[in-house]
Amino acid sequence: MEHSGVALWRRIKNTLSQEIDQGDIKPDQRLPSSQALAARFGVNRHTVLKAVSALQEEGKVRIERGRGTYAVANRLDYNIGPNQLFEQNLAAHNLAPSRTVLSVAECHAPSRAADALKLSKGSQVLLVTTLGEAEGLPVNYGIHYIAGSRLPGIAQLFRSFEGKTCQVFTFPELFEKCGINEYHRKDVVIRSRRPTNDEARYLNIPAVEHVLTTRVLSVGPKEIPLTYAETAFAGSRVSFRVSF
Amino acid sequence: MEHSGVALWRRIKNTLSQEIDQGDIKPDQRLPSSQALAARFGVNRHTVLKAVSALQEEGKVRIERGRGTYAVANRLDYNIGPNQLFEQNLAAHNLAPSRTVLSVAECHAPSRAADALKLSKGSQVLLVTTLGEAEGLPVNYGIHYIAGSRLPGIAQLFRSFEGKTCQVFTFPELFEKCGINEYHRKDVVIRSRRPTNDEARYLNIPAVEHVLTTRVLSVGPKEIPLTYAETAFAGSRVSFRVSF
DNA sequence: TGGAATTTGTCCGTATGTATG
DNA sequence: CCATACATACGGACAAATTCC
Repeated sequence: MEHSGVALWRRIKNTLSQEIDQGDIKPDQRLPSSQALAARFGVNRHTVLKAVSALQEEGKVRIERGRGTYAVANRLDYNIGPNQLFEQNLAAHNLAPSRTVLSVAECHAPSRAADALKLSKGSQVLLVTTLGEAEGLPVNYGIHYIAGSRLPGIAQLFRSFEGKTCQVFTFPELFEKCGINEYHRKDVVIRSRRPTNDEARYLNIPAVEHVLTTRVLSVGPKEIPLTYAETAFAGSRVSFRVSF
Repeated sequence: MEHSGVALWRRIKNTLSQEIDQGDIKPDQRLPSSQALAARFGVNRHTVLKAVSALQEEGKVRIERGRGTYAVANRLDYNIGPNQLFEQNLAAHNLAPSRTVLSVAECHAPSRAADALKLSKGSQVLLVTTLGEAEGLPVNYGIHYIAGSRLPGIAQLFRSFEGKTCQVFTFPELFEKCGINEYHRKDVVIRSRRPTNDEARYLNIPAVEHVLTTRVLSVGPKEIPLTYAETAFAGSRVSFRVSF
């Protein structure tokens, strides 16, 4: 190998780095396998591994054993605040938001939902599932338990959206039509876990990827609980931010 | 099998549920395989799968395809607030906290750390790695970039803790000795990703498990940035809470 | 359920160039 | 000139994780 003053694996690293920056390899796109790269650069596979490993140190790629290495996408930085809405967060990134109501139904509230909403055990609540998207890419899948008894007529409103894709609506907007002119988050709990089958399907992520979940209790006037939602976000596509 | 008025799979579910509650199967411990359970109860494997599946719905176990099912541990509910400290969160759960300084060193700040701390690119900062534990179980592994130039004498203080296990100290305490009497979180970003090798080793988690990471910028008087920390939490052992 | 194919990670060893003393 | 240490690069084999059929 020719003498050039800079180590071979460093040159390979720089080449790949440029290709990512220039968009030859797009965010979330898979890089060629180490074997393919070794063939392309005419070097041993170890040399490629070293270059790619260094790229991961810099945060430019994400290596997944058995799957491949991927150019890292810019995460959607999702602000957590009492009045931050899904749509506001997307608009801040110049992304077109859309929200689809997947289903509307009545059900008995699970105990944790009933507790959060301060309803007696097994009360009837409205169950709404939604899919949030940014530029067509699925971002979150939410199950909302809504205290219908405190929001007269809300079921009808949600049913009018059911199944229609790409509708833009916000919860406060809908609730205003039920006479609720205040609505904000009270409590947010964030966890990480493997996706359920539904979540993996709707979010279009492999089962081995993880989801970030939020459990959000939102309240209306006089701190009356109105909705309790469990929402799953594709773990590799978002980050949550809390500012003080 | 005798007729008893309650479905077979429900009885199996209850039996397993009790064994988890009673501690026969400890948190994060693997349950016997479905085959083994089927043999034990003298039923078809499908019956066991139905029972275990129902347990997962209740959140008592976590099923991992191809690996096994595990009893879920109670997560450490970690409050995110401007003045919430690691030790306070643990004390709230009656858990004995401890924090070990793994290493202390000087280094050039990575760009994201320099940006956050408002230092010029490549400035020298103090780099401290810590391991937080609750009742001996590792909970978080943190890398702290500290603006040493704004905290005279801080390096010496951290070095006095280096390597000694089970020391209890808090950052505000140390900083007070450097003349800083105010210290709070300014900005927290939460993400999910696979662990690095270091993280997997220190947190004692399998590489397929995920970590929740926080990037925290903390400031002192007049909002002067003092520390920027990247901390990894075992994803299955914690949850974050934000209250409004 | 199981096995083949793909892909990354790690271990063995070998060789070369460079800097140090 | 020699000994040593270290980073670089190559080759082969196998382990581990994932995907697909």
